[in-house]
Amino acid sequence: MTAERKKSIPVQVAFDTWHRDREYVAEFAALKNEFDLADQFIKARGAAGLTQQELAQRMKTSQSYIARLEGGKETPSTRTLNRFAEATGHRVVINFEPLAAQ
Amino acid sequence: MTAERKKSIPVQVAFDTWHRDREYVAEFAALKNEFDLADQFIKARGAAGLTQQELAQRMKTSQSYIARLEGGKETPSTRTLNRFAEATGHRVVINFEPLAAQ
DNA sequence: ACGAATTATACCTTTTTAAGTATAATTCCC
DNA sequence: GGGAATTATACTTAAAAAGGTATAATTCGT
Repeated sequence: MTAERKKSIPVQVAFDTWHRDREYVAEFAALKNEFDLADQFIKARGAAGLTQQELAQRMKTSQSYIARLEGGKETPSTRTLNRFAEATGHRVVINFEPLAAQ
Repeated sequence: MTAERKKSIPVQVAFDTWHRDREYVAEFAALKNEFDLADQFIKARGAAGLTQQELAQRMKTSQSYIARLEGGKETPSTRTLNRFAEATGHRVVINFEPLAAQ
């Protein structure tokens, strides 16, 4: 805490910050997928009823890495996806869906 | 389904032949609850009608790396999955499916 | 409001993935 | 069979993912 007053952050600024951090860091094409994947991580851990710390131990990694996965700040390997799934009682399903009818 | 080939396009013939063998093995993979990502790669490239070399150029990687992906010798990152999908006109869908009944 | 638990960031090191290159093996077509 | 195109392996280097640790920020219960 500084001597100067702590100005409350306007909603617009907060949104801009979040927006930039969550969406603009990644290349646009990969954006949606990473965003969706983060949701998958959060849902899977929620379904398992585990804290990040507990899950990290099961996966033999750190709590900080779980946080980064759920925050959409990582592009994990399929090996990591499988470890995550196993630790939360799930299985990974990956599909390539056609963008347009052939 | 009698999907007849109009022309003997090399890659398509190779795909068909290879896939017939894969179908034979696919049941075992399914029984083992084993997701065969290599099969997804083969199908996606086959659908796009590209050689490994052509696909490699689109993905800005090497033909040898494509071969290794299709041979199940790599554990690619989600970034690579997305690049592969984009180059073959697909989108990646990743899901965590519960193992136990709800 | 307080402290405890949980989650998010930052930074650096280690390990793994991906690129680069050459070449072997296979397949296709004549 | 032979040559060209396509696909598979091997090996080294570069880039990115994952681990390790500390700590800041947030959430939650009391």
